[in-house]
Amino acid sequence: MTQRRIAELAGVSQTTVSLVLNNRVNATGRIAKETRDRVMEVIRATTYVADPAARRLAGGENQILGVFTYEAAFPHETVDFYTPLLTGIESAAETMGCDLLMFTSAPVVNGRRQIFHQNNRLAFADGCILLGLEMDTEDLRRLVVGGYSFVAIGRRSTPGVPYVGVDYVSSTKELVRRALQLGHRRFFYLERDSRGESVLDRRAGFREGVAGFRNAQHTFYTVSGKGLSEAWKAIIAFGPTVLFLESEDHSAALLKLAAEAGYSVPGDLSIIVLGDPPRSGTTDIDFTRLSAPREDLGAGAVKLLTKIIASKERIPDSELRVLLNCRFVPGSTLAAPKNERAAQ
Amino acid sequence: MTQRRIAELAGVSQTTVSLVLNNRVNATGRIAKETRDRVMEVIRATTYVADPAARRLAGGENQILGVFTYEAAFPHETVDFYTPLLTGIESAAETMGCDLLMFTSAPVVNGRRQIFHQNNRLAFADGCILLGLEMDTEDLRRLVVGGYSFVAIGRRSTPGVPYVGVDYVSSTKELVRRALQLGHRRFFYLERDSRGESVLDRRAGFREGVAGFRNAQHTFYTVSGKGLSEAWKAIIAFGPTVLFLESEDHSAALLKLAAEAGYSVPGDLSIIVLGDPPRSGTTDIDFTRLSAPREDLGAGAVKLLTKIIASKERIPDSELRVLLNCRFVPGSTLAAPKNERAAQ
DNA sequence: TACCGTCGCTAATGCGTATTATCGGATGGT
DNA sequence: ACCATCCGATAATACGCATTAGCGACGGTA
Repeated sequence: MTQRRIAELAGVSQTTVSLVLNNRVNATGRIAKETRDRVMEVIRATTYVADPAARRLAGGENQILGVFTYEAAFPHETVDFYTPLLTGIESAAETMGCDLLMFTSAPVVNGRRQIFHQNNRLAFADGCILLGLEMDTEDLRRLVVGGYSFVAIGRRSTPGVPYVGVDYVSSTKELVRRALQLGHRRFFYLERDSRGESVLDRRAGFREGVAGFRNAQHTFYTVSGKGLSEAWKAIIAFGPTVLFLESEDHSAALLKLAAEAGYSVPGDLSIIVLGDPPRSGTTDIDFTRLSAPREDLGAGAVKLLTKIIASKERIPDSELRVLLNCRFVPGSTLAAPKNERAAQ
Repeated sequence: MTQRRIAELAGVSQTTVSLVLNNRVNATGRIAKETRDRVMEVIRATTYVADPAARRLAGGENQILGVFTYEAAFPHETVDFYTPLLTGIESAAETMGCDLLMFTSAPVVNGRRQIFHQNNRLAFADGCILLGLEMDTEDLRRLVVGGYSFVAIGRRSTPGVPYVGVDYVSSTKELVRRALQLGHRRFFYLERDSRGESVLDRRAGFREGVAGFRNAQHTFYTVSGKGLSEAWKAIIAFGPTVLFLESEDHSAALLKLAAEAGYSVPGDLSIIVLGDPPRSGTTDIDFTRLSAPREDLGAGAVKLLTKIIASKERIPDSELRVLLNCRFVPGSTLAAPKNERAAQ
């Protein structure tokens, strides 16, 4: 069933059918209400739907948003990271009347999917949302110079990349301030083995937080591989009153190590997690932590992307770079350090 | 960047570029290796990718599989149902080199998405996978008569509908046999308020299981709305030794009701759940239950769909209707009834 | 030399839609 | 009576690709 067939049935030209379908009422291409109704009636009767491929080829938008994830989106290991984002994306896409094209066909190299490959279907979508803890800078650059409409989730320092991210700098800084106010003076910051923007932001916020407090000591330690017991040794050696964990993955294991070593939390040691626990509700301990508004991130990315697609003129950089506030979860693993409590 | 541009750069015709790209080596359309290499070199240098819309319009497949869910796929309430299915679908799609088009734009009527609507993008995909506990028979029929390639997940009794489902009949029957062997003679079957194929199959299996055992009593009871306490009264009145729950949603609540009434499980009452618990690992009780192989279902649907798309001649009905075996989880809520234990 | 088959490639065409240019007729003003 | 507008609709075209028919060159055979 094509427009031509509809046209035959209604006794008009294919052009007229197209004009009716798209509600074109310009000076060029005016259709009498009578004719319009007749065509619409035929369309209803035949349940005709325009071929999206042809529509796309002829230059129209097609209300399809691409979604690219650097890893598989649904498996259990990553479900807690991707699912809330996808929930937000799906919800917003539904509101905007968009379908979602998930680029699952991307070949996997070194455990990561490759955006650009033979027969990639990027051009099918009006634009694309990129998800992943870390992204390939080269990919981003190529998308930018290609003039492709896209939005990254998470802050990206690559020039010209539109994104919706989380303001980890302010949030982390604020957490450090709280710890300082409670009396903490020895800070241990445990880094995950990554140099993605989101962790760099946490580190920057941490530095800003402790800056200027001469009597506060702090140290950084990077977890490489799975040597968490090594990390614990370093922690004991430093003797902090509060522990900042960059990776939520370390939280449960470290809590166990602390318990084995006879440390109570937060009695002997406060723990602050700069991210969400792997499965909310699974761990028994309610960590004091930051919680990224993931559904809002996903929905925000869709809104930004559709704005980019719709607007023909350039959008000012300030609007292309969105930072959302992080939620703070009070939890139960942050308290005043022991000497402070004794003093009280 | 189009094939025409590539052709200019390589000093050949657009036809040649197309032939090279698609590796056509028929009698008509033979390209010298030398020419082929030259074209390939230009393609590599320009990172050209064929426009999928044009390719589709020209009659080719485009390696895109549609995914339709009757409800939003990602929200928390349904995540445990859809996510494993999507995991399987994604994994299989990745293997087959297919992208997934999620039809999120479908308008929602009465809480359910409508497949057919103005500007639906069904035709974009080579075929489509349908997900949902219950499906609209009219939709299915329309897809069948339209000659559209699709696969439903879950058994469907509508004629001509290809599906990958679960053999709930055999599995449920087998569970009844186990209960009988343990000595159970009074069966209470709690129905959810649904007449979908999958619950009908469970009921059929249950009936088959108890059939022929004259000394075994059983009764059915349908939970309407949220009257679970009413259901519990009915259960007490009947005095069963074993309870079959059609809906996993009732399991935790019923366990609580039983505890409040002083019944121990499985001491005074065995409970068998004919489905997966809402969140594996969340509930403390490990129910004796059936577990649908959801990832296999998803992957199986993708495989069947790609087979349907690829094959030009009709596929025999037997291959279009696939039933997978259900996993049995022993759990800890099924034991011999009290009188039997006393006798032992 | 005439004929035929094969090789290597290209011109032409169609897919279904959106858009532009154009066209015949009606209407109105001078 | 004539020109200018406006109205309602259509023919023609482009989008980028895949496919079919066919063309010129070349070599072998009769």
